[in-house]
Amino acid sequence: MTRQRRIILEELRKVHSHPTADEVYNTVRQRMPRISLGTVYRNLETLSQWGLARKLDLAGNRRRFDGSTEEHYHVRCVRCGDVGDIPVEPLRHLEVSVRNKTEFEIIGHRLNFLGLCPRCRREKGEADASPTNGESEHVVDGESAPAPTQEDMKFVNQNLNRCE
Amino acid sequence: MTRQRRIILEELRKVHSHPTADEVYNTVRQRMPRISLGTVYRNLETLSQWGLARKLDLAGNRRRFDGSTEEHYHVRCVRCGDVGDIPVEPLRHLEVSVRNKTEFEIIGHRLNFLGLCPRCRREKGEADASPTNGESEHVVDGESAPAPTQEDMKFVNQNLNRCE
DNA sequence: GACTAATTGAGAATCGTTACCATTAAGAAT
DNA sequence: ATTCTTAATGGTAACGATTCTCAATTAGTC
Repeated sequence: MTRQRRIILEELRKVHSHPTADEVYNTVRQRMPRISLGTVYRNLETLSQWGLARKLDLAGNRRRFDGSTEEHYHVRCVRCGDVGDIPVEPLRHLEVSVRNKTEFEIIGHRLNFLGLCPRCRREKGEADASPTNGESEHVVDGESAPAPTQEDMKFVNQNLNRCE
Repeated sequence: MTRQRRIILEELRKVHSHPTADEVYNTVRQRMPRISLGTVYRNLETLSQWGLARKLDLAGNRRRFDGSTEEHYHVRCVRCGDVGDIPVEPLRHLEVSVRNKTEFEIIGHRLNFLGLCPRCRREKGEADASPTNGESEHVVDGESAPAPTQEDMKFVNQNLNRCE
């Protein structure tokens, strides 16, 4: 456990933003100006393997890390790429229910949500001055699938991997 | 709809391997030797936005595409990176059940499984001549969480993003 | 057939991530 | 504390996937 490894872990645990290697690098650099980006990559990798951090496998070009090792899910903003936590117990039964649907041996799952972060939701709302959307929110928050419209999905597709 | 776009879509629909842009390129090139890789990327993107194909957002360095537009889930082999289908109806209720856990507006979800493809399962089995694994398969395939061991997760972490 | 906007091919550019290697630092043994 | 052995570091080059650029071509329209 080197000085740089300890500091990387400390800084990663301080934030809740699911930073990229580059973001960690910039944070750590304030305390250790001579640290190299390669070292940050290597240690984030190592710490993940040791179970002291988590490598998120979301889509997108940049890998993100999580200082919290408790299992939980994530939402990713399709517009800006920001990642938020979804503190829900892992749904292990999903894996069981799927065993007989594939030749693969199932050893885990990753459930990621797509969404709009608060900021992008606001900004999108401003842009949508279009009154074409007749059906406003009288869907009660408890049942009935939200069923992303085709419109939604086009929006999602346009923004996925384009953000950041 | 150009000739190259049509052919890319045709070839993508022929296979069930969830190819990368590069793989599509090589296939298409047999019919159109002068097509450029850039064109393939552009059209896979465009076709995805039009809903005629699907961009998979699995983790990993290489983006993959799916010619099937029916919604379903995927398994990814943590050892070799191969992707298989999990023909299960989309579990939209997951999105509802999670709405009040985050500030984000949920507009979709992606459920990906981690696993071992048949081939890698065999090969791993051969490598594991270690008798340290006392608890063999008396877990009936119906209930009780498979609960990936820490061993499993280390294996997963070691292989994720390293495959292919 | 002529026109306009979109698409192509080719290759250069970009960007995240890894690899390399000579130097330095951790931690164990003395 | 000093020596020793092995792993980790910094700096930088290399890599691979994807995107960009732009002149030339093509689709679809008038």
